[in-house]
Amino acid sequence: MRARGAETARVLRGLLHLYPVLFAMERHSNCTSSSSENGVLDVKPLRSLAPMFPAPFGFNAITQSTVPPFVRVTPFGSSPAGSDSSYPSGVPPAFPPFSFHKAPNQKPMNPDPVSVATHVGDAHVAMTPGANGSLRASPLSTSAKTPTSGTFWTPSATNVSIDEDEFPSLDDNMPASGRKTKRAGRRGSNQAGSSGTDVKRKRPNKSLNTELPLLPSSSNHPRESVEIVLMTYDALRRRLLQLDEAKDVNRRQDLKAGAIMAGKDLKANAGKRIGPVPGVEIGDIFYFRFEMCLIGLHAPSMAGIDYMTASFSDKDEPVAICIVSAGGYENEDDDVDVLIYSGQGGSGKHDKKQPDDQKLERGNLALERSLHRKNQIRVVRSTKDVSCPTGKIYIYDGLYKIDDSWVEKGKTGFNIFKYKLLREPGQPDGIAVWKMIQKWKENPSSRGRVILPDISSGAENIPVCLINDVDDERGPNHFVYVTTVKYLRHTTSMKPLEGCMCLSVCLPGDTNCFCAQQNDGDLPYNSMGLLVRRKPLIYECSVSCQCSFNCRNRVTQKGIRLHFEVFRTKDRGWGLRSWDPIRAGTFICEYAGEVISKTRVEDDGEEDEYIFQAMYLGEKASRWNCGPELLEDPDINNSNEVFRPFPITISAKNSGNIARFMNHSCSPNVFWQPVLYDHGDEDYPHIMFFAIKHIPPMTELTYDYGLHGDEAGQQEIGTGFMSQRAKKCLCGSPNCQGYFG
DNA sequence: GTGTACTCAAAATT
DNA sequence: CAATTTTGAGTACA
Repeated sequence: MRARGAETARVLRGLLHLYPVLFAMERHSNCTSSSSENGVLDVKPLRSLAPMFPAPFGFNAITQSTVPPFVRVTPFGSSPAGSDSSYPSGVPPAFPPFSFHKAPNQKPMNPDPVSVATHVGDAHVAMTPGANGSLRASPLSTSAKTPTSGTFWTPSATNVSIDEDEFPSLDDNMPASGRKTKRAGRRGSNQAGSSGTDVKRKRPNKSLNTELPLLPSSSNHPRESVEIVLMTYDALRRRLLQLDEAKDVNRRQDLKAGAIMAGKDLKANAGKRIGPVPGVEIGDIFYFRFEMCLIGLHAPSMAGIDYMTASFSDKDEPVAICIVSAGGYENEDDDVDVLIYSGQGGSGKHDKKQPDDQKLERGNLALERSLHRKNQIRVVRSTKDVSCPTGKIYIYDGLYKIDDSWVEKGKTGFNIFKYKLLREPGQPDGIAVWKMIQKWKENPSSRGRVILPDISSGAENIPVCLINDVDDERGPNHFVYVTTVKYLRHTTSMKPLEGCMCLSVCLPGDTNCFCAQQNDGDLPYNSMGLLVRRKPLIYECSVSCQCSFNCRNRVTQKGIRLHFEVFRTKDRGWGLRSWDPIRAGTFICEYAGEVISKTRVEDDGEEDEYIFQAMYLGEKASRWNCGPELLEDPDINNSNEVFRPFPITISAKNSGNIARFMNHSCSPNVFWQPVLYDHGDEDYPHIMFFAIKHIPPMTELTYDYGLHGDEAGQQEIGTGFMSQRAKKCLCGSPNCQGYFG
């Protein structure tokens, strides 16, 4: 329609050219099998449960005979479509082995026939004719026409949609005329894009931004797409907050960032679907409702019930697809497998405060229909954010089905609909992890298999326990626990930092603050102490400053703030994880140890597995700042920083802290950032780690050691010095590079 | 296509 | 501090 065809074709060609991987969809799943070593019971798949085989476009096995095959393509994966990942995050099995009755961490392995059969079976039963009527998801709105399963994120390209006419609704049984399409078949979804003629974009593209380095460079894995969207969103939101703080206004950066993202079609999993969302795993956490909108988990920006019209064999009906239980109503959610959820409405209209009976409409009606259709419903639960008592954390808790519903009188005396939801069996723990940790915190002795309650022996602000619930290792080799790096010279003899003259605390927007000036004019952390943008070097306030220790420009110098544990991994020695949820941008820890000279590295480098060199940042970290680019903020674009390596080399072999236990991953959740606070030698900064993304509790913390994918590095494998250190990577992430340094 | 009512937000304010 | 007000975005639906 319209004369947009040519432009669309051009855009698509451009995108094809730029991002060929986006259009290569063939993938096979690595099913995750749980070993039952030691005869452990409870075989269960890891975090991603459903997706056992690829169904890239969310074809729903639509078999309506009057419709030409492959014509009706909906993005709604009511089939077990979804991610094909075993470790979508690439982060080693986030499934925590703290429960001793369960199988410990797993590597991707051959499919476990049992769990595959079970899950496919489950999904099938729900969706197949015969059981409860066949379930065909159908679009509610035009925006749902995206013929993808969300395998990509959607930088415009995946919003390629087929012309409306080619999607007769199920009701108008057969299109009037001329509605046969050229669709070749399943793999044709994106070929349709390349043909250009029968394709149009869903909505005018406000800005293509193809020049932005935002796209996943080496992966078309849905997990990657979701992560990129979330990382970009949060970077943008943090930057907007920083700008607002400097102007002393504060208004909903979450919505502003979300509007910008949505306006540029930077979303994943466009369109609604029943069941799992590709790239979203049980246990994933969110700090804003908008995050869940952008990745296709829960579309409404405020409402708690997400629903869509689905087609059953007899008729179309609204069914609920996702609910958020966040304390707004009288729910019961103490049980990890049962949720009593209240319907919506009745709490008083916008203008009138008067409560009222709830009505069987909207979300309530959809929930009621879901009770009868027995479709899976995603559930998001919430908890209070410990680090920010005014805030909430949303936890994706997996799939449930409605078991019962009734009406009862609420506290105000008016009728409320109640729905009893039961968690589908066989899923990894979601909220259960949180409840478990809560118990540990109340009663530390309930955390079993503790080897040492605090490996820092009191050196850290918070104890760091040592845990092994995998094998019989009693702990790492001896080392001295230190909390910071030890330089070759004492810091007092190093070049000093110049301080600021701010009284009390440094304030954003104060152009006179010398420390802000050093950091390109902004305070590097926001009021919550989160890093706003990665920088070549951060200057924190120091002893030379007039400001107090409470100044917000003192973050990393105060030491760790999270409850960590060093734990035994299944196949990678010791690892590090946290009992606390970690928000993107949070300071994790320093790389402590001794600064050593290059010559010493070469002398005995091969024996030292605890060396840190500031030579390689990692791809994720390089993209961490990309959100603000969307603002087209000239300030930022000019500062287009190139990564600069530092000559510093730190060994944590003999002395170190928790950082020495952080393993490598090609899909890391942590990156390093140079910081100065106690001296001014720019070649020898402190190496501080920050969270790349929101990290659920008990998820292993990893960073990218480098070498992989690096051409120089590759060449060095098997030859020079580096060859001694290059190791086969066991990170298990879908875009694993095979080796790391 | 347009307008509007509705909503388990999130911050600011009282 | 808790309760309340304010400003909201996306969606369904008229």
